[in-house]
Amino acid sequence: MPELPEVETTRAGIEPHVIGQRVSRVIVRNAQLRYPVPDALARQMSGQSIEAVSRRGKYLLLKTAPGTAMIHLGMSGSLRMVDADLAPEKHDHVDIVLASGKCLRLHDPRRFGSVLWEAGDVTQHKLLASLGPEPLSDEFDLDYLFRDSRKKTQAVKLFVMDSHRVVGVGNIYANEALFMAGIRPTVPAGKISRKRYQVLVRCIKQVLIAAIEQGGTTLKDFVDGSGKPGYFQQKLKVYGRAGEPCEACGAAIKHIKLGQRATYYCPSCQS
DNA sequence: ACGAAGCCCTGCAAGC
DNA sequence: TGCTTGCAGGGCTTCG
Repeated sequence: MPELPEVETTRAGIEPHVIGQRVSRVIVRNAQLRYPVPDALARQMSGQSIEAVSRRGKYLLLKTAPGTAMIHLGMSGSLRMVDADLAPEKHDHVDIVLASGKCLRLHDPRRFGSVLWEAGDVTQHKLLASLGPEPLSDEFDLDYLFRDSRKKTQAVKLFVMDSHRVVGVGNIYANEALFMAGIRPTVPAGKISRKRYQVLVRCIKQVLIAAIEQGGTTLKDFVDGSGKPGYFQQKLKVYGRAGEPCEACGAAIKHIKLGQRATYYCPSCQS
């Protein structure tokens, strides 16, 4: 599932192909994604030039003069640049066709993703306005996270995965960052010392930066912006490794559910 | 106001 | 072999 590094990789991958390009038309084959794809997308985006490709959390933002397309890949979505005349396959729900003859094609088997249109200030869109800071920004630091954590009984893993606190820390990287920080995912957020939060903040940033640098990780659904499969998994130390020996100490990696989500940790290294 | 649970969806894997 | 069942999961919504 695309996490922040995959979305960033996609953004960087498509950017050179779409910047300054005129949208000749938008084809919506299946509007039934997480939210219905609004008619305004095709109506208002057609004929416009794409001025910028940015990202807020896991939302990709394609800016044009009359508004901004907001694309979320959900957990099985991918965006590829393909020739506009390439026959669409199953689950290819939306094409943003460019005057260059290429098109930006959204593929999303599970349809947890979304394509929305915001005519006004996109940062004020309901889905973006209340998001927490970017994890790689200076705003996301020790003081911010520590202050927010006091008296919280919520498990620290769920605490850092809440996008209203900080965006972009998805399940895989939450597991990995907590392993790196030596913190057990189940510990109440309010019980963790300032010193340990210092380590955690650093680990979250480090894990995300490393993943972005290697071109994003991926599961089998992910295809990067230029159409090449991403690589993945070899670097994960706990996620998906239930029962396998911990790289650091050899203890068997544990697998539990936390907030309905698969959670992995080393019972010896993480406390 | 907060925390926990529910829900959306398809593909794949495991179990019978 | 062919069914059924369970699981994966981001993140908004609803419930308690």
